[in-house]
Amino acid sequence: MIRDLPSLNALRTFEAAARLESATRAAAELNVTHGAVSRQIRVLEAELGTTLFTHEGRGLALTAAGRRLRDVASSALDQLRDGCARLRHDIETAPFVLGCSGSVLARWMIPRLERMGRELPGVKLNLSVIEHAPANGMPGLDAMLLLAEPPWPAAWQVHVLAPERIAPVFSPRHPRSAALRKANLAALVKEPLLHTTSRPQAWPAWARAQRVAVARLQFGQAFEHLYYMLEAAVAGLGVAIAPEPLVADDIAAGRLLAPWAFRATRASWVLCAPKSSGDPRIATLGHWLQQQLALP
Amino acid sequence: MIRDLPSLNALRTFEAAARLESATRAAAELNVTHGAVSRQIRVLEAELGTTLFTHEGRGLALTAAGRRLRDVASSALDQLRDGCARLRHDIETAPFVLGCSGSVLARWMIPRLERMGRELPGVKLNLSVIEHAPANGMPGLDAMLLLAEPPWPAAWQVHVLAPERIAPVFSPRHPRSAALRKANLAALVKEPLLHTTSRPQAWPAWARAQRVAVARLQFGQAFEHLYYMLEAAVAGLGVAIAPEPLVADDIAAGRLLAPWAFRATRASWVLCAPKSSGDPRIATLGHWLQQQLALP
DNA sequence: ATGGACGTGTGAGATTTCCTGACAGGTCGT
DNA sequence: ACGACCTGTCAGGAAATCTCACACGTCCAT
Repeated sequence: MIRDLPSLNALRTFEAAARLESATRAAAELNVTHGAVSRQIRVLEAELGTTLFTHEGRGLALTAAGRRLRDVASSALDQLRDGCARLRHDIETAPFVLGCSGSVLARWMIPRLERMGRELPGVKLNLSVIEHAPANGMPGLDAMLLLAEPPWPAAWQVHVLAPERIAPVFSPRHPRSAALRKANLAALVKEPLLHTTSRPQAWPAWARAQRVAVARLQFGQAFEHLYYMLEAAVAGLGVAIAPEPLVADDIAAGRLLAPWAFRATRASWVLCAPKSSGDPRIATLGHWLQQQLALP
Repeated sequence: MIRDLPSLNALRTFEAAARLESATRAAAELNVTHGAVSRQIRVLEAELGTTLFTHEGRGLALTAAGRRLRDVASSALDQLRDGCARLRHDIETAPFVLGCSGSVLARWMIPRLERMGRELPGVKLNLSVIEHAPANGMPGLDAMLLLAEPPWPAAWQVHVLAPERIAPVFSPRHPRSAALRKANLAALVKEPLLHTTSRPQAWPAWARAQRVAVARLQFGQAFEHLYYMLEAAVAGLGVAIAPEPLVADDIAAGRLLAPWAFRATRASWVLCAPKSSGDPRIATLGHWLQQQLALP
């Protein structure tokens, strides 16, 4: 099925010249010189083996063949212009739906939304809370920001943004904060530890990595989400363990203390999207998130 | 009204790649390498700010945006292909309608039609007899081959092919041919001269130019057309006066004698067409006719 | 009628675009 | 695991395209 088209650039030039009935005005519209227009029309005439314009006084006039070609070309090019404009518009204005947990949303994304709007003006972000990553597909989502361990589902394209780093945190208002601030890590075994039902392995895994006796850990209040646990920690109700970015602002403001170093876990902050997506904003967003997560 | 289109070459490349779902096959169709296809698709993606293809195994798969663009592009390009093919076909197969007098047709065009078909294979010639040039417009004609004097109508584009050259001719079968063959021009005043009703001035004008006494010319048989007059001359019925190309074959074959030199008149062989035509075959045909008329 | 404004056609040279040809890397089937 | 197959990418060169300048014809005002 080999059918050939004339030079499309020549055709576009011709369409403008035919519509404006002037090589000079067509040149202005196409941001070229009139010589280029004249030449392109010559090319098209040679390809079709006919004359498209005749001279009418000091201007141009279409021949019969020229009129026919103009009708065909203007219709097709208008269709193309319209379709491309529509597509462009949709691409530019379509919001990017990012899913993340409520805790990440409230404690990390929301404080950074204003800066993001400034630094990524092209991306209209819609945020959607996803507490549990869907098994397959991402209904209504363009991407998800997750804390997760490999392996990743094969259907995802995963951008690893930063390793997860966690540490115990507590409030200056904590009854034993003065003592804890200078205490050895081992002192934590005496504290009732705030924890979440969604990640029961957080404390034990951390303790193992820090050579703290896992068996002697005492669990205190449990929360459904990290967000509530951290609110409890800020309120001085106990020692929590949390990813650094979610508590960095509180530490900087003095609402939380973290006397022990943050340590990497096996999990990472990842931005994941369906493999078939191909949305270029994923890379843009991933790059920006990576920068933000790397800040002190 | 400035609306911009993406690169049309990139769009054509994309359309082929989307239709064939393969950069390699698109490259084969477009007679380029797959690298060129890949690059053009990249250009288009950059212009639209989106991804059009994703990788599907070792092949390509369209994204949602790609599918939309394919629908738009294939429809528009198909329309363009169809319109251009139709136009091309009409241009190539449209016969060129040439008008000329019956005399020129019978004594000059018809003997040359075979050679013309060989030397101008692209031109399908239709011949139409026009005894009197129409005042304005050329109904049903693409051009006319005429013997005519300036000035030309302003609405015509006129290609002057050759000056008209005429001379008296007679047959070897003419009763006084032996005497005429060696006679002085002045001897013609004694002959009853064959002439046409359509150009009664032919003999007087020629005689004036040759310093022969016009008043003493004797007119013999009159014919409606040059063609019949020349047939009469060939039959030995008298002395006719004729344009060189129309009798050259007869002279070469010995059917007519022309002992006196051919002289230019004020008329010319011209190919004329409407000024608005712009048909490139006019120039082709004019060139060929000019060559043929210049032959000995 | 004459000069100037306007519009188009054409040429040589410069510039941009485009293609090629080779290589790298990933996927599929055996 | 290997080869066949497909795509992405790069540097360099070929080709298309543009620009600039000038020539020429038309229209208008003086």
